[in-house]
Parts: sequence; structure tokens; C-alpha cells
Amino acid sequence: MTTTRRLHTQQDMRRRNLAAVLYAVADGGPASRARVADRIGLTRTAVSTLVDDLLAAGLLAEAGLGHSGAPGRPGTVLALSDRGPCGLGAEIGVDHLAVCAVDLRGRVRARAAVDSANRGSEPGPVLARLAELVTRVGTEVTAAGLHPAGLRVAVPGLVSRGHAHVVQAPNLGWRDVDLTTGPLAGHGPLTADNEANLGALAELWIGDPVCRTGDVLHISAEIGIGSAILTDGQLLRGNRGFAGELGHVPVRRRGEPCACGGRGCLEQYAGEAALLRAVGLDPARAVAEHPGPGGRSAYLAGRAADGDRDVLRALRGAGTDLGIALTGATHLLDPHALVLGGALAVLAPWLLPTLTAELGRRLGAAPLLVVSRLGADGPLLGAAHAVTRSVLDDPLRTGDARL
Amino acid sequence: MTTTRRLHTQQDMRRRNLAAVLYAVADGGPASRARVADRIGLTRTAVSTLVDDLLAAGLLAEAGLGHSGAPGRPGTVLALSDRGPCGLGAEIGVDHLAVCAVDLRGRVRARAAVDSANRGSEPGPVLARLAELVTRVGTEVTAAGLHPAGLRVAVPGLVSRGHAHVVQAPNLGWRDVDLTTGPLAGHGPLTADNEANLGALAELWIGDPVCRTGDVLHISAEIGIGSAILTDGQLLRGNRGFAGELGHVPVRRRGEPCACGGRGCLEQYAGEAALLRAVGLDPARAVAEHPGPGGRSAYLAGRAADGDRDVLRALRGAGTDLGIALTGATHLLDPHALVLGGALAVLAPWLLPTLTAELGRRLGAAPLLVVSRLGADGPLLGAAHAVTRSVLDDPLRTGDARL
DNA sequence: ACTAATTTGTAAATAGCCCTGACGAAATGG
DNA sequence: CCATTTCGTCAGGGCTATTTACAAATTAGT
Repeated sequence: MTTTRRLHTQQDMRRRNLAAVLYAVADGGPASRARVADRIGLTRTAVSTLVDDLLAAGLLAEAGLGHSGAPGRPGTVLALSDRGPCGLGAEIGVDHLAVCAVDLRGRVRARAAVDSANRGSEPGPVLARLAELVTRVGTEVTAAGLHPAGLRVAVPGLVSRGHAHVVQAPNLGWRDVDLTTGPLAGHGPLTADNEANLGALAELWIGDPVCRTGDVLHISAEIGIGSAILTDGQLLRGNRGFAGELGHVPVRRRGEPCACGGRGCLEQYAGEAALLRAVGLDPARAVAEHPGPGGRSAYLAGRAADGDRDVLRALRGAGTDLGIALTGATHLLDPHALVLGGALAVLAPWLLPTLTAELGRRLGAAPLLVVSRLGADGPLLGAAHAVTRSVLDDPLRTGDARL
Repeated sequence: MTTTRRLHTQQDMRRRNLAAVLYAVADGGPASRARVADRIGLTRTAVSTLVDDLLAAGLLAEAGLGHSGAPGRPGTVLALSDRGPCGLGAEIGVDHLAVCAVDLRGRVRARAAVDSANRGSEPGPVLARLAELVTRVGTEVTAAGLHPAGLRVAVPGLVSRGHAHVVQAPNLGWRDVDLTTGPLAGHGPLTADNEANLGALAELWIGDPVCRTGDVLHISAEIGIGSAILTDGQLLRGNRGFAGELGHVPVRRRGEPCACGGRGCLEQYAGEAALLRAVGLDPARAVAEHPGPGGRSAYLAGRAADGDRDVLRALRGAGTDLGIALTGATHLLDPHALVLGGALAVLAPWLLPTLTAELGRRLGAAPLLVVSRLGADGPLLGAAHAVTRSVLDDPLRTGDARL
């Protein structure tokens, strides 16, 4: 279909096999050449030449001999390099900025964050503040022997992929902001993606293993209620990149009108603003009083833990409405699991009873219901890992970076 | 992920390139070797050797010299063979059986159908009747110089793919029926799939071109209301193969209880049985009186065309409820287009007004709304084309048939 | 009609990639 | 100490696509 990406030349085969070697080590852990060959189904000879290239490129490192106790000559253990390229991830939240660096082994090597009231702000100063964090993290990892292979930015809005171009971010008040011309350049290829998408990918890559065993619907609430559909290890983005707008699935035929133009949208009953209003709070003031990623949900979770009846009632209702929307989504997608991520992870203990009840009532066999352990950290980690994954996908950078 | 299917050997590269040549001719029309080379990005030399193999295998045929009028030596035109392998498709409906044969060029070369009351019947006799149709069609195309490369059966139920094993087909009353041991064998690899899935694939392969330009949700109603999600040229099947159950998406919070265990399911308001009841008919009797694929919908369409007020009112209501369910699906999937297929295609003229109104009201920018031109023929054609596609995908059958 | 230009298809030589088979190196176990 | 096992590498070979070159067949221009 896409003639741009050719897959028929020998170089492409080589590229695939280089990536296969790296993923064999990344997924299966450090191993000798012979063991890698067994894992990916190539001969030892072929793996040897592949490994030579990867060692020269600084992506793999030899970690001494592995004495297994079994007879036979021990192999030299290969591991992903912890001094090679690393991925930089950045997050532009409504009220905070964050940056982190992840090495090929998946370890977070540096991170930085600041509170920042970005709602309705000018892009320029925000990006300048973010750039400062990026250079701070960048110099830190450079001192540790790593070199950034790219920077990916998580944005709460719609992003034109590969171009690092924010089409619109309602909660920031941004429209048509091009990140490439700003102060973020200079750390390798600069890319951007939607925050919910990156959170879901983080869950797929480093989160709960069930996400790797089948299709998954990842639900994440920050300001709105978003979700991401993971099929076959990939994100379903839809025509315009809008896929996953769970918050605007109708749950009441003649419900409250919504800013989206519809009525009875899930967000009107289970969204953060709806929850805050239901317990007598002004959403705008609550954001100011409880900033940061997951600030309001942490506050609500605290009150729920204290037994606050209003909050408990609101969360019960939200669980029920979430259950109705997820019933429809499950019938459509038949996912292996539903993952509650982002702010929902913190509130899960009080949402789950009514949510599971509603799902159990309406669905014969409900999918697994999993609470993300990444929580509000997902988008940031996902952004950094997206960069390292792109390195593993095309180790010698022979092709153009399709980030 | 799946280590079973290796993609790194040279034979795989060859296989891909052979398929690329065939699809270049299939999608872009007959062309010379040089033009094919331009289309798929290989050199003329490489294409020549690929074409040699495909000619020898009887998949391509030379169709004389092509005088284009432009300067230069004219090339010998290559076309898909119309005397090579063909695909057999079969359909087990609730009240009919049908078989057709399609050649590599996509032309229907033979077909046969009979009415057959299959609801609640024993599988044995039904399969025997179907087998008779298959052999009839098979001998007809064999006489025309074609040879069947496989048989795919469209079943109104859940199928374990690749094994031709019907897990359950509620409308037939079948459970755990293995087609391979029955009388259908002997026409090449025997496979089966869900009828809605094959209908959607037919739309993708030979239907409206918009289906090939992005993700699509294909809605098809026969007895229930099913749908299929086409992403990236592939079917989203879900964890158990249940994906696309649009009929059980809740559209009323406290609506009618449904056999699925839920309540307020779309099917209770826009399903065939609901429509028949709404105009005062008994669904079971209506099936007997108006058999065949799309029999009831044709009858309802007839009454609607005559201006029958009850029918028009029922269809208006169904359009509205369908609009609510599709609003949710659109928010989740952001499809490029919604395709009304199967029985809905016939009823589209009377569903569309309220359906488009509801979508327009609830969605800022609704996806394209397309009426399938294949209609009730979709599943049967999709089944036959699935076989020919599998031939094109792996022309020399070096790999195992992953149908 | 004749030539120049252009395009097509094929042949020979070349480079890249992986496989087969063989071998030395380095461990275990009796 | 020696047989056994496993690891990594080397040499040779097969397959695939590319490069380069060339003959064949057509159009356009004189």
C-alpha cells in the first residue's frame, strides 16, 4: 500500500535482523550469540556478523563470560549498552513540565520537573522553560557517557505526527504550534505525540505484561477522559488521530449537553470537572490548588480514603457510567484487557466496585481489568521510550527516521 | 513477537517481491515489466526474473505488445491469468446456501445458490447440500481452464480461524462443528470465517475505494447487527474474534433487556427482529415468508417505498439509534468512513435521514457515510476473494497457507 | 527513407546476505 | 587426563537484487 517504505531490498532484511537481535536481548535479557541465534531463528554465523555491527555502533556491549554451570564453552554475554544512545522524553502538562532520559536498557538515568501554569499561556515562554529542563537532563546524561538520540514531547492535544507540530491543544489554548523552530532543537530528531497515546505505549512497553498478550484498551483521564487502542503491538490512531475519545461516547440518550456538540457524553458524568462539581468544588480553583499531574485525583483519592461520603458517591457514579461506555467499547473491540491508567489509576480503588459490577452485569465475559502501575508517569516514560524504541527498530539509521 | 513466522530469510524477501509484482498488476492494471518495476521500486532485471517465475507458475500471462503511442520500444503487457488458480467462496446463511468462484482478475466465473432452511438444522445435511453446490461450481470452472486453489466458507457465527471450525453459530443452532471432516473437502485448503468479516473485507478489496484510503467501520445487519473494523488494510478481530459487536452497544441506559445479558442494546431498537415487531410482524414467520439473504429487508424496503407509515417510522427510529451507537464508535475509532453494508444497504434510503441528522448533531465532523454497493453479496464475494488474495500473497506456496 | 532519441527486455558481472560444514577454543564430568 | 558439549569464527556456496551494457522495437524529426 505505502510505496514509500520499501521492504524488498537486502538492506531492509539486514535492518530487520539487526533489530531482531536487539529485541532478542531487550526482551529476553542478556544472552550469548548462540542463545540469541536460537531465539530469533538465525544461525550463529549470521548473528555473529550482526552483533559485530551492533558492537561497533555502540548499541550492544560484551559483558564478560557467562558461566552457566552446564558443560560446554561459555559464551560472551551480550547486553544492551548503558553508555550508548538514550532517549529524551518531555511532557507539557496543563500545570507542569517534565523531562526524563532513558537508556537502551530502559532505565531512567535522569529526570527533572517543574510546576508551570501552562493553561492559556503563550507557547514561547513555556517551550523556553521546557528547553532549559531538557538541556539540564541532556548534560547530565552526557556526563554519564550517554548521548541523546532524539527528543519526543508528550502534548495534551492533537499532534501531527512526525512533524512535531501541535495542531490544537485545547487545555493549553494552543493552535498550530510548530515545536521544531523553537528552542527544543539540538537533541537529535524532535518529535511529538499525544500524551494519552504515549501513556498507552508506555504501558505496552514497560507496564503490565497482559498488554503484550493481546489487544488492549488503555483508559487514561487527565483533564478529559481519553483512551488508546493497542492492537497487535501498535496504536490505532484513526483517520485524523482522534481515535480513543472515550470521554465523548454517549452514555445517556438525552443527557447533559457537552462542549463537543453531543449530549450525554461520558465526560459529563465521569470526567474530572464533573467529579469536582459533584463534590461542590469549582474545577478551575481546584486546578490551581492541586496542581501537577494527577493533582486533583490525588486530592479526591485522599478524601475518598478519609471516607468522604460525597466523594465516594461521585466515584461510584463515575464507575457506573464508565462501565456503560466500556461495555460498548468492549463489544466493539473485544479487548484482552482494559487498563486504567493516568489519573484513573489512583482513583481505581473507589471506581472498581461499580465499574466491575456494571461490566459483569452487561457483559457475559468481561475482559481483564488492570490498574496501571505507571499511573501519571506513563506519558513521560512513554515519550522517552519511544525514542529508544526507534533506535532499536533501525539500529544503523540507514532509513529515514519514521518517528 | 511471533517467532513462528520468520521474516528474515531470503526466501521471504523473494516471496514478498513476487507478491509485490502480482499486486502491482492487480491494483494498477496490466502493465509491462518496466512499468511494474517503476511501480514497486525494483529494477527491471529483478522484475524480469520475478515475472519469469510467475509466468511459469501460471499466475501471470503475457497479453501481447502494448502500443502506447509514446516513443520507445513497446513492452509486453502482463496481466493476471484468467486460466490459473481461482478462489471458491461459500456462504451458509440462515435460509440459503450459495457458492461462487472468482478468478485472479476478480471476475466471478461461476455461481450457484439454493434456498435452504438452515435454522436449527443438523450440520450434516446442510453441509452435504452445500458440497453439492461446491462441486457443481468447481466442475464448471475446471471446464473453463481454472483450478480451485481453496474454499472459504462464510458462516453467521464465531469461527476459529484457519481451522475451519465453527465454535458457535446461534442462528443456525450449531456448536463446535468441524467443517474439515465433512463433505466439503477436496477443493484445496478449506477455511472459514465470520460472514460480517468477509463482507467487510469484500468492501475493502472490491468495494468502495474510500475503504482503501483509511480506517473504516463496516456495518452489516443480517439477523443481528454486526460490524467490522478495517485498520491499515486489515481486520481488527479482537481477543476472541468477537470484535465488531455493534448490535450490543448500549444506546439506552435503562432499556430493554437483551439476550446478551445487557440492556438497552442497539439491536433491541434497530435489529431486524425489532423492526419487524415494530410493524406488527412475527420475526419467525417473516423469515419463513421472506427467505434468502436480505429477504426481510427487501420486503421492508418495498413497504417503505410504498410509503407505509409504520415501516417509515420504525426505520426513522432505527436510524436515530444507529446514529447514537455510531457516534460512540466514531469517537473511539475516528474512522475515515462508515459503510452501510449487508441488509442495511437496501434500507439505507430510509435510515440515512435520521442517521445523518444524529451524527451531524453529535459529532462536529462526521465521517463519510457510504452505502455499500455489494450489499448482501459481500460475504460470498469476500470469501472467494480471500482465497485468491492468499494466492497472491504467497504465489509459489512456499510457506504454509496461513488462511 | 533514414537517423536520432527513447524505451524495453535480457545477459554478464558484482555485491550483499545468510547458510552449510568444519574447526579451534573453552568449559564440564568422569 | 580425556571425552563431551557448547561457543564463536572461518571458508565456501547459494540466492537475490543491482549495476552495466547491449540488442530490439518504436516514435519524432529531417
